[in-house]
Amino acid sequence: MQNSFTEENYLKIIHALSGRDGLEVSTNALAESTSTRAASVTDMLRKLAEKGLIHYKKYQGVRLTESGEKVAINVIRKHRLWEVFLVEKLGFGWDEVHDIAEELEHIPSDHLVERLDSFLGHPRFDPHGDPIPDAKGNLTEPDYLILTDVEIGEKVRMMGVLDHAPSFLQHLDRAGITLGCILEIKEINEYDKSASVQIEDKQTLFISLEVSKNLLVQRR
Amino acid sequence: MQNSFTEENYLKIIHALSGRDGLEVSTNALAESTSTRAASVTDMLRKLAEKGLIHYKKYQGVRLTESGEKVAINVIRKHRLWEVFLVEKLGFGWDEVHDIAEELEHIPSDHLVERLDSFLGHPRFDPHGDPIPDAKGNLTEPDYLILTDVEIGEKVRMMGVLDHAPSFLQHLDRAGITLGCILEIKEINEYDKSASVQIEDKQTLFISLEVSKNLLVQRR
DNA sequence: AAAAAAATTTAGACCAACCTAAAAATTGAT
DNA sequence: ATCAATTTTTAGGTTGGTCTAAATTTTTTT
Repeated sequence: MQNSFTEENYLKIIHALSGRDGLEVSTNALAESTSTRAASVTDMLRKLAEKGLIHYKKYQGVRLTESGEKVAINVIRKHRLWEVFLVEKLGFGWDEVHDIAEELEHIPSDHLVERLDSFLGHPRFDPHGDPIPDAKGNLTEPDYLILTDVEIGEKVRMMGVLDHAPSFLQHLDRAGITLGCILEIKEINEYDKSASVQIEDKQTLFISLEVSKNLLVQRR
Repeated sequence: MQNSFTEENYLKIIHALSGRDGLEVSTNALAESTSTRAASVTDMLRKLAEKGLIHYKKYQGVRLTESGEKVAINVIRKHRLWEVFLVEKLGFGWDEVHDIAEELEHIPSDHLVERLDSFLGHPRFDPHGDPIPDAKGNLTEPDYLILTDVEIGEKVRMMGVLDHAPSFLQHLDRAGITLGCILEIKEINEYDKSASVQIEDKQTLFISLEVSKNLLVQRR
C-alpha cells in the first residue's frame, strides 16, 4: 500500500520533532508543525498506527516504527537531493528552494531518486549543510557546534543553518556568510551578546545572538 | 484560486481529445481517458465550468475556454520539459519517462519551469518528438505525415510517435528506429499491408501496419 | 489530594473526488 | 415519427483529510 502525500509529511515531521534520540512527539507539536488542529492529528495518528508506521498509545505521544523511519528518511533524502538540483543545476538561491523541494520530495520513483543522485554526483550535503541520507537510509548527523558555543579567538568553518527561513538566509547572503566560509570570533558584546566576527580574514561585522543561535560551525 | 492535480489532468485530457480544431469532447470519452465513471466526470465538469475553465452545457459535450486552454498548455509544457530532463540529463529511456513526467507536470512554480527550460537549452521537442509549448503558451503542431501515407520509394525522416506506450517504444528500440533516423519505403506487402523499410541505408525490415500507423515522419 | 489548567480524544460535520443505481435526454433505426 | 439503444445526468453514498465543540485524560498548582 502506498503512502499519501499527507502521510509522508506527518512522518517527516515526526522524524524532525523527535530528534536524534527518537523521543515521543506530542499531538499539539504535530498540530503546530502541520498547521492543522489537534483533532486532525489524532485522526491521522490512528491511521499511521494502523499501517504500522508509528508507535502510538492514546495520550502517550508518538514515535516512528522502523518502517516509519524508513519512509521518513526516504522523503528527507528526496527533499535534500532536489534542493541540490535546484541550487546546483538550476541556479536557485538557497533561500528559494524549500517550498519547491517540499513538492518534489513526494514524487514516487526509486529509479528517479537514484538517477538524480548519480546525476548530482552523490552529494553528501544539501545547500543548507544538512546531510543527505544514502540510498540504504543511513543518515549520520555530523556533530557541529552552534556559533554561540564558540570561544573568543577561535576560528571556525560555517557548516550549516538551523533556521531555513528565506529571510534568515537572505540576511546571511547580505552579510557574506556562506557555507564553508571561515569565521573568527573577535569579541562578544556584553550588552546584547552580539558577536564581532571576522569573515574570511576580511571585513568584521556584528552578528546578533538570534543569528548566532542558528549557525552551525566546526572548529579548525 | 489554484487548480488541483485532478483538475489539471481533466484539462489536459480535454485538450488532447478535442484535437487541433477544439471540437466538443464527450463525457464518456473523458470517463474512458481518466479511468473514472461518467457520473464522476459530470461532477468535475460542473466544477470546471464554475471556475470558467470550460464551456459546458448539459448533454452537449465540453470545450476549453481560453483560460482553460492556457492551463492545459502549461501542464503540457511542464510534462514535455520534464521528459526532456529525464531522458537528456538523467539517462532514462523514452519508454520510461511518461509516468514520472505525469507526476512532475503538476509541480506548481513558474519560476521552476522557466529555469528548467533554460537549463535544458530551450528544447523545441520532447523525446517522443512532441512540440514543447513556449513560455507564452504558443503550441504549434508541425504537420507530419503518418508512415502509412508515404509512397513506395520515398525517403522520410522519423519525427515522432502517436502511441507512447512503453511496449511500442521498446519495439522501435529493438528495430533500431529512433527519432531523426531516415527511412525508405521499399515495398508494401499486399497480404498484411506491412511495409519493407530500409533504415539509415542499412538493414531492411518489415514494419506492421499497426506500427506504421503510429509513426510520424517528414518527407525530405 | 483536590481543583484548575492544559492536552488529547471523541463526536459529528464538511469538501473533493470518486462510486453505483436510477432517471432523463439524445441519437439512431425502422 | 416512434421506439429502442445509448449517453449523460441526478440522487445518494464512501473515503481521505480537515474542521469545531464537547468530553476525557493528564499535568500542574495550591
